[in-house]
Amino acid sequence: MARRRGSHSDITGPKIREAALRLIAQHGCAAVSMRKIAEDVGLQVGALYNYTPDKQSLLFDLMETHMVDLLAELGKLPALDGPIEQLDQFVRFHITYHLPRRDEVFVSYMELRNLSPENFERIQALRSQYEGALEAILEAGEASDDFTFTDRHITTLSIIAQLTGITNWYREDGRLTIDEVATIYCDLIQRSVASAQA
Amino acid sequence: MARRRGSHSDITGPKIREAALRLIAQHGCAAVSMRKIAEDVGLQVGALYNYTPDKQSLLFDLMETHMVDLLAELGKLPALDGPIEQLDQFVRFHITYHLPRRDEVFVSYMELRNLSPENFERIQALRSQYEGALEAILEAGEASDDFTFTDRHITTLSIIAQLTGITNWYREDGRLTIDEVATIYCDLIQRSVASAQA
DNA sequence: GTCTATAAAATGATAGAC
DNA sequence: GTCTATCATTTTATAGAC
Repeated sequence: MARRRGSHSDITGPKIREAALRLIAQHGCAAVSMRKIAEDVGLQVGALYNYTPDKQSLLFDLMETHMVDLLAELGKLPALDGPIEQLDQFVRFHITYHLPRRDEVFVSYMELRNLSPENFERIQALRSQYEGALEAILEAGEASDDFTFTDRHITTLSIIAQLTGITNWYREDGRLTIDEVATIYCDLIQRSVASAQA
Repeated sequence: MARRRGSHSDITGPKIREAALRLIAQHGCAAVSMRKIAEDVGLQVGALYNYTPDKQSLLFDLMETHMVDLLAELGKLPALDGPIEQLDQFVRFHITYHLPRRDEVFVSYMELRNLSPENFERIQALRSQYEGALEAILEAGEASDDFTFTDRHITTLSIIAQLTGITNWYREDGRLTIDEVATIYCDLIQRSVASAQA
């Protein structure tokens, strides 16, 4: 087997993170050894420790990157006027961003319990930021009488769970495109919060 | 340390399953060793193998028991006439059954990937049965013009995800009782499927 | 039914050669 | 930056005494 020597840190780093993400999403963090990750990349175990101080940091890096990227993309959305349009935009954004990133979603939701307390808090803070964006839309809609609900915060969490659950069943080769799924959920969610029509 | 000797299989069995359920829910299956489970119960490792042939069977047993119990309880619900009442009943049942069983829910949703293919199929079959119960209600509501939606099956999965997500944030000592949560979700979900009023 | 002891393999992480 | 080699633990599971 040919061995590559020399400096590869700019390409090896991402390859390690990709492999770790895929393997951890598939089997769970504790079930994936550093050896398996190294083998998947084509390295020996020891080499991994040039890229991460330990396994915990690698896991945290994956989750933090996902949340930071998510928030960055959310921030790039054009500002819309009405809460109804904003809600549609958020729902479509959530679905189109998450569905092609199933591994990231799996890891970010299932491996929270394997984070150290400090790392857990940092991820939770990012997650709260994201939830806050949706909650602000619901609040605006409440103020404008477009939306009505019993409890704004719970409605926020309910919608996020509803949307994130899609990653558990959606298949790229299934009968629906991502856009079609988004349309279905826009309808479901708009109806669940819409004020009664006069 | 005092040692108990003799036959305890009728009490030790459940204790092992309880400990395994709690520890696996907390840390994930691969992160919990048979030693930790034994220690939690107050046994030595070897003794566990009187109750389960291996770790995989123990995990499967926990998940299968949860699903079978869930379906049994669902089957005990009184038959109601209208789809609207049936939907309320299902939503309330799901919430009141699942919220006091967070560990079972966690394990049943997060450890699917650690099951062998055959065991996975058996759990999926039970889960489909449960989803089918909700889908039948939605179908009845469609037929009676009480409900309207773009896609019945996706609406089913969406509602289940929405409901199951509650276990991720609900706290017994929080500001809402289980009944209050159920009422909020009945409202959200009924509105999301209700046909437009004449 | 539980214990002790052990086998055989795998694990996270480090040291030092190249 | 990667390799080889190694350490100290821990792992699942089994065997046999009591």
